[in-house]
Amino acid sequence: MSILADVARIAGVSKSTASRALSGRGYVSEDTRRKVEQAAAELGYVVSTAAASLVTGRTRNVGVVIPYINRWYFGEVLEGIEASLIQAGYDLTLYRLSSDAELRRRVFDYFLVRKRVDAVISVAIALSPHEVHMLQALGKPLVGIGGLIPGIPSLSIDDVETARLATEHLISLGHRRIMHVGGDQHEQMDFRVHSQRYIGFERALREAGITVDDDFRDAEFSIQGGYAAGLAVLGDPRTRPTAIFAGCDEIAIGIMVAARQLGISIPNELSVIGIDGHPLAETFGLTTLVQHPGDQGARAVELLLGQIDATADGPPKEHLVLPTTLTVRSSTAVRREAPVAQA
Amino acid sequence: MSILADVARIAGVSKSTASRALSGRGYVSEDTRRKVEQAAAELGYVVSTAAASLVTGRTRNVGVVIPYINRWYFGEVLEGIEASLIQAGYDLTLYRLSSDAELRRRVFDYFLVRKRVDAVISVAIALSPHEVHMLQALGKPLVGIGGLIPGIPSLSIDDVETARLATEHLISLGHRRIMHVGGDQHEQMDFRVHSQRYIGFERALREAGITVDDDFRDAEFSIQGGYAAGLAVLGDPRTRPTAIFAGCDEIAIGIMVAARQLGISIPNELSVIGIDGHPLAETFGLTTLVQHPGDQGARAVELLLGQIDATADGPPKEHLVLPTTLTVRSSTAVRREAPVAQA
DNA sequence: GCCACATCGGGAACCGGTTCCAGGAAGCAC
DNA sequence: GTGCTTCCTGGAACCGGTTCCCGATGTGGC
Repeated sequence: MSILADVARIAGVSKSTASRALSGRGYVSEDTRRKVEQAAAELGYVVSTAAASLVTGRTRNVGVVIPYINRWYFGEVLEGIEASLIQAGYDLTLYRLSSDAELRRRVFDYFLVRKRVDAVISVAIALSPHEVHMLQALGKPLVGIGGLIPGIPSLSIDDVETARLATEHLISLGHRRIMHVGGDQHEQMDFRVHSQRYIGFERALREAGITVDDDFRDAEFSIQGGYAAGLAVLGDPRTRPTAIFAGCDEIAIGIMVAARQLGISIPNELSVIGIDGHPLAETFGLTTLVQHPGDQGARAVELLLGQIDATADGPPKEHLVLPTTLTVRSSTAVRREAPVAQA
Repeated sequence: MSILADVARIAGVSKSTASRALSGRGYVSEDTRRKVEQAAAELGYVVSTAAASLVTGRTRNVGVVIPYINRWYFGEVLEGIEASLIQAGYDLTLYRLSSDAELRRRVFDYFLVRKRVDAVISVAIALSPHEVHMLQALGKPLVGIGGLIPGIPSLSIDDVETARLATEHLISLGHRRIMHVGGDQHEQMDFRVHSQRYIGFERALREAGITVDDDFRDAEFSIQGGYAAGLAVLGDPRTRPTAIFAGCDEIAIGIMVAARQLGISIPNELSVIGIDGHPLAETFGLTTLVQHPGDQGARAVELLLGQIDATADGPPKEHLVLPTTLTVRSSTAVRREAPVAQA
C-alpha cells in the first residue's frame, strides 16, 4: 500500500505537485507529470478515496433507492444506472426499500445522511417531503425515475397517456367490454403508477362513451399475478371481457397463459395489451406499449451528474417525459361479434 | 453539518471522550455517555465515514460483483445479500460485470482496489488467480457464491449432483430418450455451472446404461431462450425426446410454452424438469429441484462478516454445499409407450 | 495507611490526501 | 532595464474523526 508521499519521493517532487499531476488540476509541466505518473504506476499507487473525500467533500458515489430488484422494469433501470455510473467513474451504492417503514427510516437517517453518497437516484419511490428536504438540506442532488416528486427533476413515461393509448387501441378494434388488470391503486411504494394507469384507462373509456362496471381487477405485477387474476376474471363466460388492458407485460403474459389454459383463444376470443416491452412480449406475441427502462436509468445519471457538476443550484428542476411506442403483435385483433358472451 | 468537535463542546467533554462515547469503545462513564449522546442527537450529528475510515482503514462497505441483475437467480441472491448487509450496518456497492474484459479490468484495478470496500462477494463469476491474489494481497476477504474458487470460501449447490438427481427422476419414470437443454458450456462468465450440470446429466445416463446421441441443446438462460430451443428440439416428431432436463426453470418454462404451442401435451407426451424453484414453476406446474438463492446471499454475508471480524487469517477456507430438494409437480410423469416417436 | 488496579478523561499525533499561498523562473511588451 | 503576466513548484494548513499515552481519581485488600 503505497501512499502519495511515496510516489512524490520516488518522482522527486513534493506531495502537492504529485497530487496535481495525478488529479490533473492546477499547473504541472508535462515533464514532471510523466515522472509522477510513472512513479505511481511503478508503485501500483491508487488514491485513498477516504482521504480524498474527507477534504473535498465528494465521494464519487451515488446512492440508489429502489423497491424491487427482481422485477423486469426495476432490474433494467438498475442495469442502466450502473453502466452509466461506472462509465463516469462513479460507484453505485444500492438500497432496496421494502415496505418496512423502519428500514426506510434507517436508510434515510443513517445511510444516506452519512457523507457516503454525493447524490441519490430514487426509482419509483414516492419520497415524502421530509425525505426530499433532508437530502436537499445536505446539498445532495436528487433525481427521480418513474414518477414525479414535486421540486426535483425526474423522468418517466406519461403513465396516464400511455394507458389511454393502450385502451384506445383496444377500443379502435371494436372492443367495448374492456377490463383493466393492474396494480393496487392504494399501494404507496410504487409512485402512484398504478392509479395513473387506471386514470388513463378510464379516460379512454369515457372519451369513447363506454361505461363498464366491474372494469378493474388488481394483480401483483408479475406473471404469476397476471395468471391468478386471469383465471379469476376469465372463468365465467357470461362476464368475460373481450379485451384486457394489463398494467404491465408480465401481468399480460400471465393472463395469456391463463386464457390458454382455459381454452380461450387469443386474439379470437380475447385481446390483451400490456405496457413495457418486456423481452417475453415478443415470444408471446403480445401487443404492448414499449418503454426503455435501461435508457431511463442512463438518462437519470446524466441529469444527476449535470447537477453535481453544476456550481450549485443552477439547472432547471425539469420533469422529462419519455415516449412510448405501440408495438402491435398477435394478441390483439378486431372484436368478433358476440364471441361467447350473452348474459 | 455538525462535527464531533461541536458535539464535544456542547457536551462539555473532549473530542476523544465524545468519540469513545459514541463508538462504545473504551471507558466512558454512563453519565457522560448520556450527555454526549444527547448533544449528538440535538445537533443531528452523524459521523463522517470518510474521516473514520481514513484512520481505521475500514469502510463498512462490501463490493458485490455479479454478471446479471435481471435474471431470477441473480436478483434473488442480490436481494439476500443486500438485506443482510443493511442489517449488519454495511453498505453494498454494486458492480455488474458483463463479458466486457476492459470493464472487468477497470472494476478490479480501479474500483475494488481503492480503499472503498472492506470485502468482496463474487456471484457466479469465475475469478482468475490473479484477481483473487490481488484482493487477498489487499487483505480483503472474499466469498464466492455459485461455484468454487480455489482457496477462498464459497457456497453453492452441488450442480453435478443436482443435475444427476433431476435426470434420475426422469429415468425413474421410464424415460430413455432424454435431452438436456442448458447453457453453453464454454461460456466463461458463469462459473462453469453449465458444464457441471451437463456432467451430472451424463452421469445419470451412464449409471442407467443409457446412450443417447444428440442429447444436448444450448439455450440462453431465460424463458425466451427455452422457448426458442423448445421449438427447435420438439419440431420433428421422429427425433423428439420424451423428457427434457432443463438447465434452469426459466428454460424449462420456455420449453413448456413451446410444447403447448406445438400441440405437444405435457406430461403425456413430454416430461420437463428444471432447477431453481422459480416462482413461476408453481404457476406452470413445473417439477424442479428447488434452491434458495436469497438464503445463499444471506449465508455469504455471514461468512464474510465472520472473516472481517476474525483477527486476520483465522477461519477455514471452507466450501459450503447447500442442499436442493425435489418438488414434483405435473410436468413430469411416467413415460407412455411409444408416444409418437418411431423412426 | 499504602499499594495495586480499574475506571475515566484530555492532549496530541496521525490517517492520506487537497488546496491555499507564496515565491521563483520565464516570456513578453514597453 | 522594468513591470507585468503566466507557468510551475514546495510548504503548510486542513478535512474529521480514532487512538495511544498519560495523568487523575476512586476503590478495595492487606
